[in-house]
Amino acid sequence: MRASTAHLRKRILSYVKRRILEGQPPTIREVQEAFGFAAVESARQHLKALVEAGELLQVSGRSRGYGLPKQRHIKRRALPILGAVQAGDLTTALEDPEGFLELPVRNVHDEHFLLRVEGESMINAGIHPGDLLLVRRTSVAPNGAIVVAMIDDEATVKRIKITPKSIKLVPENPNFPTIETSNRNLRLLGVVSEIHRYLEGVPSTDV
Amino acid sequence: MRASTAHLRKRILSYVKRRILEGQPPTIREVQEAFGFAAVESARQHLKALVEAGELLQVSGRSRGYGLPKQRHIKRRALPILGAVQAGDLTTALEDPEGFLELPVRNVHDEHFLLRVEGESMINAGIHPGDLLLVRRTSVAPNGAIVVAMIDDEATVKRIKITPKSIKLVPENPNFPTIETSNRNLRLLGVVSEIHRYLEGVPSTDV
DNA sequence: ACTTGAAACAGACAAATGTCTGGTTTACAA
DNA sequence: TTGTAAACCAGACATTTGTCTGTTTCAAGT
Repeated sequence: MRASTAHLRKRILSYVKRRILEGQPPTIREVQEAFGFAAVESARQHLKALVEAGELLQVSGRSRGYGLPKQRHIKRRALPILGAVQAGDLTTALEDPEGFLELPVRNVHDEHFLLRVEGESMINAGIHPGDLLLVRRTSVAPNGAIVVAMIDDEATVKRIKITPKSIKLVPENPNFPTIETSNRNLRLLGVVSEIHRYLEGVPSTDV
Repeated sequence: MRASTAHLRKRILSYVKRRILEGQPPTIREVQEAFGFAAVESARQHLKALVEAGELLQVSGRSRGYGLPKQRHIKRRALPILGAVQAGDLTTALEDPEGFLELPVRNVHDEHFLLRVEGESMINAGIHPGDLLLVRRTSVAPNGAIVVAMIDDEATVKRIKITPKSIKLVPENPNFPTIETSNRNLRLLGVVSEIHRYLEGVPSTDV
């Protein structure tokens, strides 16, 4: 590589990054035009080199198929906001969210969603109606964790108590009943990772 | 428009939004396939309707030419985390934080900081020890707001009750006393805007 | 001077993609 | 029922876009 090439390639990387963050990755020809190349292949070679260097990701054959490589530990994610009452299963519910909220997610590997709390069954755990719960989707929950489970087509937030004999879903409110269930009746949606409450204005439908 | 169409269109909008936020707007045919249309034109009409409704932006003729209409003013900020016990005034405390956490801030104009809660004086308001409060710095608080005030070199979280005669700082825990103070003795640091609780691991010193 | 490898160029092709025209189905109401 | 408008479908076309092959230019080292 020539000495001056490194700088140009860096500028191209910046351009592509900016375009991706603006919401639309560039086409190869857009890169070509932006940098005044006379040939498409010139731009393509630079992009190819950036991909091989790990600076960019690419899906071959797809238009505007460039993306940012895997970030470190934290990444911004647009998370769907679900109401407690959602017909059908989780998959269809995730396709029809109340809105989206963009939050930094610390566990990039897992899938997350937001659940708006209804009811006061967990009020003694500091979970109030209207709170937004960041739920990490998983089918395994540690004993004592606060979990979200689907019971009778309704998402329920409870603390899970696992014993050799049974699984209990315990509310943090004496006015609510403990739900005891065998494994086959319980559909665990995930564990509550974060609790967010917005006192000044609702950040609903950020997006 | 048929009754069932509104719901489908909403799902399509969610899908497109998600794709855009993931870094790559979908092609019309990708929308077609995602929703099982037999014809490209069906998906295109839905997208066209969404653009005309102002839900999406489009650059005609450009591949993956869909974008989000308006981004609100949300910026990510690295916010200093303060402990409740901080020597000196707020300014010096802000210079020596426990750490930083990068969060999206919705009110860009004001200055914010994070306060880690100690004590249980606001437990009935769902504010627990260890919670992180996003505090918006201001010297004017609406009546009934949860505020952070400096009293005897200690940051205190209370609900503020303003009457013509006095200003009271009321805890949300009967075991704690109400603090009554004249204006001159009260140093208001800000009002609590958001409450965050992290159940799975501490996001300490993100930055 | 000669070689060499990277960079740039030129042109073409195939696939992806946006767009268009016309026809068919379907829900809803007069 | 019948009419109507929206939704859906079918197929085609033009442009965009990714990819490929081969050639030329140019800087750096031998």
